[in-house]
Amino acid sequence: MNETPAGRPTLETVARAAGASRATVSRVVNGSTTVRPDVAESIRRAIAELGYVPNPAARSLVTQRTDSIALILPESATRVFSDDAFFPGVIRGVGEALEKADKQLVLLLASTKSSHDRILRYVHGRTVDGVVLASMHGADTLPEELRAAGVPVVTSGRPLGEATVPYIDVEHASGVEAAMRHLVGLGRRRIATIAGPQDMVAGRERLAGYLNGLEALGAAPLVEEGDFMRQSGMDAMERLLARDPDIDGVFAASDLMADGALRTLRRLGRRVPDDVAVIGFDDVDAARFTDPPLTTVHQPIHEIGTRLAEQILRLVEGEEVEASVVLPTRLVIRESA
Amino acid sequence: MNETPAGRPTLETVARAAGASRATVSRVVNGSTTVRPDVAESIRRAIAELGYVPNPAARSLVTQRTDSIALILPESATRVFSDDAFFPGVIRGVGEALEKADKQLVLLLASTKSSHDRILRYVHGRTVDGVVLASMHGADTLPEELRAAGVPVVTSGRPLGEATVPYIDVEHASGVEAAMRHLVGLGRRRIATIAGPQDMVAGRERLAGYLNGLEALGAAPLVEEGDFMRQSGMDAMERLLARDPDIDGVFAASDLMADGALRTLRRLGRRVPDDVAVIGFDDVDAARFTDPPLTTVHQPIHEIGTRLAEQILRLVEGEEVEASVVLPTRLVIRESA
DNA sequence: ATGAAAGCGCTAACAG
DNA sequence: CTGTTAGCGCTTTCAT
Repeated sequence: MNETPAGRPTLETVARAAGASRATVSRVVNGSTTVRPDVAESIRRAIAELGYVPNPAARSLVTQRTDSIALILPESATRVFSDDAFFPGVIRGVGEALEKADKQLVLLLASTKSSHDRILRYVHGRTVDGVVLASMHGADTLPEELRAAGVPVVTSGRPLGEATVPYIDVEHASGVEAAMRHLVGLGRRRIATIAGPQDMVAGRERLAGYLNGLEALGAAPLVEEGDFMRQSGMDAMERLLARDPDIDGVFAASDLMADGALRTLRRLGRRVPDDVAVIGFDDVDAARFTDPPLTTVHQPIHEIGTRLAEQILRLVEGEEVEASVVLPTRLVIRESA
Repeated sequence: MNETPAGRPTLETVARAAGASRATVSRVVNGSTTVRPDVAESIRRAIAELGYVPNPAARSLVTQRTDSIALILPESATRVFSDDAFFPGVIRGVGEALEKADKQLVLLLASTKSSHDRILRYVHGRTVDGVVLASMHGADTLPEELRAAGVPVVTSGRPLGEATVPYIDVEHASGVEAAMRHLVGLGRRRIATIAGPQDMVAGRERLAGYLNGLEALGAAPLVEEGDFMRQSGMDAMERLLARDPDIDGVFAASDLMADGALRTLRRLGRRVPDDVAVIGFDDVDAARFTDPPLTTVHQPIHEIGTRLAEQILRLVEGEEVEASVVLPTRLVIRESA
């Protein structure tokens, strides 16, 4: 007969096996309560026996939902990826939270220029219900374009310029200010900073925190810029010392750069913290293992991820969300300061 | 009239605007060459003006393809995630390669037991064309289940037990053997190892390499196990020294554990490499920054990713692939040995 | 409580 | 080279 057993079972297959209609099977699959218990039961049995799994494409076509959320990591994010625990941490946080909501995480790596367009197409195609953007660089036009596309979006880190989309960020400046107060309280008077890239909000705000903190001292700022990675911290520290050999305190805008600074200081014969006290930012795992262990400003990386997920899920449901959520940071004091 | 301007434009909208049929528009969208140039041109214009983007769900429904590939990171993988550069590196490699092929990367984090089922459903639903599995633990039944589900799959790391799916791996044992030869060549005679978890192939094979290398020496093995993370390396080194204070060489199965060993050795007054030579495995970024810089066995993490992508793309196209690809490792000599 | 029927947006024969 | 016609597998009124 026409009993093609080939292919994966569809609603129709199940319906026939259970002696019901497609509609009723669909109701059972989607947990409708308006199905007679015994009928539902036999349908469930048929589903199990046939190993039926709904076809998400067919479902999306009619529901206009995909139950998946994109996490976009643009440009530099992927560069930093390899030696930084920030993005992995965010990914975990977002992933776990989405999993609880039974949503899928779709990772879009925006490494090249061309991928920018691909992403836009992808999002436009409504392959995802919403977007979490790890926006980093000021020049990034993606947040705007996504908003214009009418896709729910929330970004990690306040966008540079005016924030037109909701975001999750941490209290960069006040965390740094706490670090500065700590240094000053330690009696440090010649405090330099290794700043992050100034086209990223994190870089700017941490520098602002340093400058604010310095005001209390009435001292001149001493700034060298790095790229958040270790090597740049080593180099910046060397330039700093060349500019002023009497530096007795350093705030580095990332733990990796702080670790780099520690190395340069040691190499140039400075003892930490006796000669120079050092404080970092991030509180990544590696900070506990520097020599000496790094005093640092802790930021709740995992929570950033869960909050991002929470917000985007709300937005996708059409609910309102706060324009911004700013999570606290706190100073973790270890032996380097 | 019935000119509802609402909603996103569909093929039909474009067809009407360009005075053609849906089929022809579809041809243009999909780059068919059998369309008269001027017609194609006007269709393209209409597409641009209307901002038409194909609906992937509708397309998948008929083509049975989704043009996306899942990368599954099971259990421990996500745990290690935070302080290890391996998975981020693989993700980047896979992501970049897929991007070139215009495929999407869907990241599935299998953190909990329940997610195992979710993943199976997801894959069964054919939301992805193929799966790249970062299989790690011996007990993992996922490779089998996926194969049984008839989904193209390739794993990162040879599965424990018999390999039923194609995999990409590196030459663990021979890399370690090179490390052992180096140690022996340095005159080391009391060589211990900090092994990785023995329910992972990487852990086992690196231990096998150590044992092989030791044979040349005719010496008794000295083994403590860690979990690839830094803290476990610190602890294992301490146990090792307690068992034999005369150890003069150490092979650690990961750079992170090697770094841990370095710290314990320093704390206990051993000079590296004068008293004890240390070699790690992985060649992560951090290995260049340990004190002293770590001699280590390099594995091409990024290439593992690109190879994985390459293989799964082949499989999805229905082509044959080698049952296994094993990439070379090489010893990178730095000051710790 | 259940079924019939329509249709989501697209591709793929098949004619012409 | 182009249009017509059939669905892909599912949800969802609307009847019954």
